[in-house]
Amino acid sequence: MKSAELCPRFESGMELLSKRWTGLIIFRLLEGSQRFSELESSLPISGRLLSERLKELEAAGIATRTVYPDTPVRIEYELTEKGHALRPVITSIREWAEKWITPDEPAPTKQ
Amino acid sequence: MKSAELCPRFESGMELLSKRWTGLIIFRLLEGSQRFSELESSLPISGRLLSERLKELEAAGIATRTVYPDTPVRIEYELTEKGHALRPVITSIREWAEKWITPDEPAPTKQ
DNA sequence: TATATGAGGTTACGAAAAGTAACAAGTGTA
DNA sequence: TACACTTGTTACTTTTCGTAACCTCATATA
Repeated sequence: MKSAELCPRFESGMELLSKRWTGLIIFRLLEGSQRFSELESSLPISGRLLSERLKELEAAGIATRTVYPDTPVRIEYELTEKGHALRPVITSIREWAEKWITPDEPAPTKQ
Repeated sequence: MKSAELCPRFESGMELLSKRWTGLIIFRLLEGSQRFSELESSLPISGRLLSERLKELEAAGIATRTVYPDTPVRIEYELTEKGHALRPVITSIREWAEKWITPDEPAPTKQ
C-alpha cells in the first residue's frame, strides 16, 4: 500500500467526507443549527457515533458547539463558514443521486 | 438509532460515496480507464480493499470491468455513464478542499 | 520436466472502527 | 428525597480494514 500523491488537499477533504455519517450530518446542519437530540432522532446514527463525529467536525473547523444554559441545558450545533461552503458538494451529490439512484435500489454496499 | 427519512436516494448515494477509498478510486477513473495494478500503485489502498471496492462499484453500475486476453492478462476498469456523472461531485469536493483545507492540515479525523 | 515470472486477485488473521445498550453528570421540579 | 430531561460516556459485541502470504492462469526459461 503506497501513498502516491494525488492532490493532498483533495485527499484530506475526501477523507473527511468519506467518514460514515459525516455527509448526512452536514446535510442536516445546512438546514440550520440543530440540537444533539434533533440530529440523533433525524439520522440513523447512534449517540456514541454522533458525539464522535460532532467532535471531529468541530476539530476540523466545520461546525461549532454552543451551550445555552436553559433548563435543561440546550446545545446547538451550527456550521461555520467552512461548513457552509460544503453546500455545493452536498447539492451535487443530491442531484446525482436523484438522477441515478433508482428509488428501489437495494442498499449499495451490502453483500 | 432511528431511521428517519431524509431523501432515501440521497442517503443511498451518500452511503456509496462515504465508503472509504470509493471517492479516490472514482477520481482516478475519471482520468480514464485504469488497470488494477495502476489503481493499486497510485492510491494508498491495499489489493484486498481495492478488489472489494471495484466489485461494489461494478455492482452499483458505476464502473465496468473488461478483460483483454493479452499475456499476461490485462484488465481495465472504466466508468459507466452513471460513473462519469459523478464528475461534478468530485469537482466540487476538490474546489472546496483547495479553498478550505490548509496544505499542512493534519489528517482530519485521527485523534 | 521443473521452475520462474507477471497480472490479478483471494485467504487468513489481528487491529481498528462501528453498533448497542446501560449508565452518569448537571440542573431543575414534585 | 426522588425524579426527569438533555447530553453525553462506558462497556461490550459485531463488522470492516490493513497486512502479508498464498493461488491461478498463461507464457518463458533452465
